[in-house]
Amino acid sequence: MTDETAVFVVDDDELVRRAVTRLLKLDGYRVESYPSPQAILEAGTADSAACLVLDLRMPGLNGLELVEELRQRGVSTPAVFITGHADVPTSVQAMKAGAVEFLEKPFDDKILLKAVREAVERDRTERIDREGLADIESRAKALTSREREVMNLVVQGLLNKQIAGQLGIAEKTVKVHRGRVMEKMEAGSLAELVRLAGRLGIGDSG
Amino acid sequence: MTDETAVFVVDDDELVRRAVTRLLKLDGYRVESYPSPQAILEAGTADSAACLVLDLRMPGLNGLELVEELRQRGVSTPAVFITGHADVPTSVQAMKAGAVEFLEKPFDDKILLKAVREAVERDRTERIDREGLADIESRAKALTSREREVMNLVVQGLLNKQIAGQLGIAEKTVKVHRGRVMEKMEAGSLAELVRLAGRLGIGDSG
DNA sequence: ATCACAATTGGACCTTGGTCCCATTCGTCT
DNA sequence: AGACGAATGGGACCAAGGTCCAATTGTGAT
Repeated sequence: MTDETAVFVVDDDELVRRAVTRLLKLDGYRVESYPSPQAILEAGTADSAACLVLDLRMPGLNGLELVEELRQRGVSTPAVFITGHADVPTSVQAMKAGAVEFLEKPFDDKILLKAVREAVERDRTERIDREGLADIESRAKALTSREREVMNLVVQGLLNKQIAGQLGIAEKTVKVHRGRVMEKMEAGSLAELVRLAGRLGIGDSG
Repeated sequence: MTDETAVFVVDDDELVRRAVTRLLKLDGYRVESYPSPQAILEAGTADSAACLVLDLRMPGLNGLELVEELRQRGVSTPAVFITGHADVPTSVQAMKAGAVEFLEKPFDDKILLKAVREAVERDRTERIDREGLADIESRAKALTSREREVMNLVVQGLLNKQIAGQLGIAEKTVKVHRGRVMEKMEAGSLAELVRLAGRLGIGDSG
């Protein structure tokens, strides 16, 4: 399972990088290590990582800021922090920001591995989720504005007749739009369309 | 808004209890304070709280264990921890367990208030969510097993005809069950039924 | 044994949804 | 000008959903 899973390590301490790299490779991960936040940002491949292992205290950006910067760039990979000089407020802040684990050096190998496994699993789930959503969104993009309008009303449970009244058009026309919505959204049934729309945030209000 | 919102404070240090109580009352909360985990557990009113403010280190159960015990009893109120003797692993553990905030003594009044407000808001949201779900579940409880079966297939997008085939009964019978499902679930449309079922964890697999 | 409820179905009928073919009217893009 | 997508619908039809009245059968509870 952990076959080609990539873990990116960022730490300015070469000894730590080597130790962590070796440990993770033994567990079957593909590891890339960077000596600084700048290095990984320049590489620009962070979104291929399934997990980040970050030193908190680094020159330039600290680990938290690096995660924030990656988020800005659309990379939302789960992170595990390791640090030698931690205090409570910092650890709390990191956990609030969504860190999977926050470890103090020296850390127990087993605990790091467990944290990485959890982060990788979280990444896998989120990735599947995002891909599914992106897929649905790309289909929705193909809808004309009128079709979108009709879809919204359909998934709110209105009858074609009511939709027609609300839009000031003939019921016949609603049927045409509705048919195209089903086709473009690749929905095999109204139930499926409702779920698709739900993931787009449509219809679950009120 | 913070009118009759209840905050429960548990701390074995009377001075802290008094200070926190006074601070929160000034902000408009109804405050109940307890000198020990046992005291609040015996009172058995914890689920009326919108927020917990807990000392981490207390005789008997510590704050984390108290939260866990309350969870076991079905009380899932958001908690804010305050403590004088914190270490990083403990704070991380608390945050992982879902703590809203983890503060070290002496704490800044403004920060505590902010944390309490956030916890109260989280409680409000979760409460609304739970109530909505409980409502739906109570309706679903009124379904006969056959009706439940039919509902599952309906929200999966199957036609009455297909449902009939799968259950080995007449399409006519499916219609009857289906009608009763709509009635008992108080669904005004198929779209609504799909959403109700979705909240019950039905149909959104695959 | 009797009652209430669940499950089942028939028949009749009406409403909705969905699809085909075809046609018109606007804008936009080439 | 001509092509094209989008929006709009008429007519015809068929499939699917929904409802009313009525009836049978089985099962558990009183």
